[in-house]
Amino acid sequence: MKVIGPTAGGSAEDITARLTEAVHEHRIQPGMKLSEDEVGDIFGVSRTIVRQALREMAHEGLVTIERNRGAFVAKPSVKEAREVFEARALLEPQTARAAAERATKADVARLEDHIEQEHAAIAAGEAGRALKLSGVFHVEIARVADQHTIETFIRQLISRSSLVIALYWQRKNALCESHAHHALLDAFRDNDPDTAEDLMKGHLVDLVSQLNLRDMPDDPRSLKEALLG
Amino acid sequence: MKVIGPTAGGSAEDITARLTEAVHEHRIQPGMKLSEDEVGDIFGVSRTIVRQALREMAHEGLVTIERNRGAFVAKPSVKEAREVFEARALLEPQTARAAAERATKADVARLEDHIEQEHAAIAAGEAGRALKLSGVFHVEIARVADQHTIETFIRQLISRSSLVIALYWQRKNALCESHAHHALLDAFRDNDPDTAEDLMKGHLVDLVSQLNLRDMPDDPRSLKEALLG
DNA sequence: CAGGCAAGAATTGTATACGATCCAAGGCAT
DNA sequence: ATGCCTTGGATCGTATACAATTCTTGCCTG
Repeated sequence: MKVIGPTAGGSAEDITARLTEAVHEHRIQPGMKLSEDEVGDIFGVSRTIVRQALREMAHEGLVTIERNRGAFVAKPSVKEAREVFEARALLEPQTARAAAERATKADVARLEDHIEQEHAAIAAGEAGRALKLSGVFHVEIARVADQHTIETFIRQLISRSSLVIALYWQRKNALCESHAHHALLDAFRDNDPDTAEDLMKGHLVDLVSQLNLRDMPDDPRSLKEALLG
Repeated sequence: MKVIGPTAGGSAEDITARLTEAVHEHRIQPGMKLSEDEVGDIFGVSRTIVRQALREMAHEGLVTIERNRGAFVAKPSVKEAREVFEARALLEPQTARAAAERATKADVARLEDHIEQEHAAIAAGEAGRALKLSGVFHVEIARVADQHTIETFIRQLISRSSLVIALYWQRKNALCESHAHHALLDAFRDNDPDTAEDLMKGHLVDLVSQLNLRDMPDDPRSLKEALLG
């Protein structure tokens, strides 16, 4: 095995994590091809490992594998996008409620720190990193709620939300700084389940309202536009 | 590749499907080892394929992979069991509601046929098959609701419920014949969302109430009991 | 010059070989 | 006799080799 890659070594889970993080941070975009050889060379691992990672990501809906054609970063359709947020609407408010019931001071401190990092990223202009942290915040809530199964689902939905945002977000300029996370944090600190549930419900509605889910961005159109526009 | 296996050939997805079905029908039990060579020989495929299938099942929570030790059918803890049904409680009632809103005659007919098969299996004494069909019924509801993302989650939860039932079901003798599915079907036929939602909620409560989630069946304990009891 | 076709390159799918790890049985010392 | 160590077998983890498929590109024909 070559060790000359920029960052050598790693198990399939490592590769999955690093690719997933890249998707979360919008460093690799929907539709991009993930060649096995290329990814393998970059991370200094063999195709065996890469294939495991890609299959796992396919199972999470982050990657689409076409037989004999390869793996591509998934491009959720409008329907899929809606479904993702409908699923989140079913899971997350109740989870926030449970989290508010159980949140300890340590939990609140951890979430506080998280929001801190999020702000720092925004201040530093690292939009991708901020977006990723913003997503992880939702996963952390499920952790506070001590619901591992649901946490897994939410993690998956957050990942796919990242793709949806990459495709359908309306004004990329607008800093996604709603203080919704702050408000949620307060509800957790006060152990106020009702408020937490309501806030989360509203937060999700806000998110969806900032998406443009009317028409889907086709590839040929973007190519034409890129050459003619 | 040898073609002498009892049933030769098949992709990773095929193997996953067949192993999953075996779990659903309680033909293979929690804790059982799934040796790569053995499974490969049985289905007439190479270890490469089997490993793909096992990893996929691990990702769904049906199988636990211990490094350098192999794959075992998962044995959900009491906490996991609770979490599975809590997740179902979040997802399924709303999904049943949506299904009741959208159900067409064709949908109803399909579900009717399904229940028919379920009854036939019970009548034939094929408890495992009946149990599997009973689970698939819930997945079908998500399909009627046209919620593919949620359907995936429910499919996963149903699978794990199968393991939970194998471990924690109280009276194995009692035929699991509640006419809950019949009642649900009626609600779908009448396009009655409120009733469908309530019925599903109640159905899930009933299911949980038939589980014994107080103490977990440890291996050593059951061994002691087996020798001393 | 356009369109179809064919050969070659590149990429993926699968099987197998090899190394590493774990488990069990047997031998030796205490 | 018991406990520890060693040795052998079996199983898993990874890399690589080969086969199958797809895509590209250049050529030929109309």
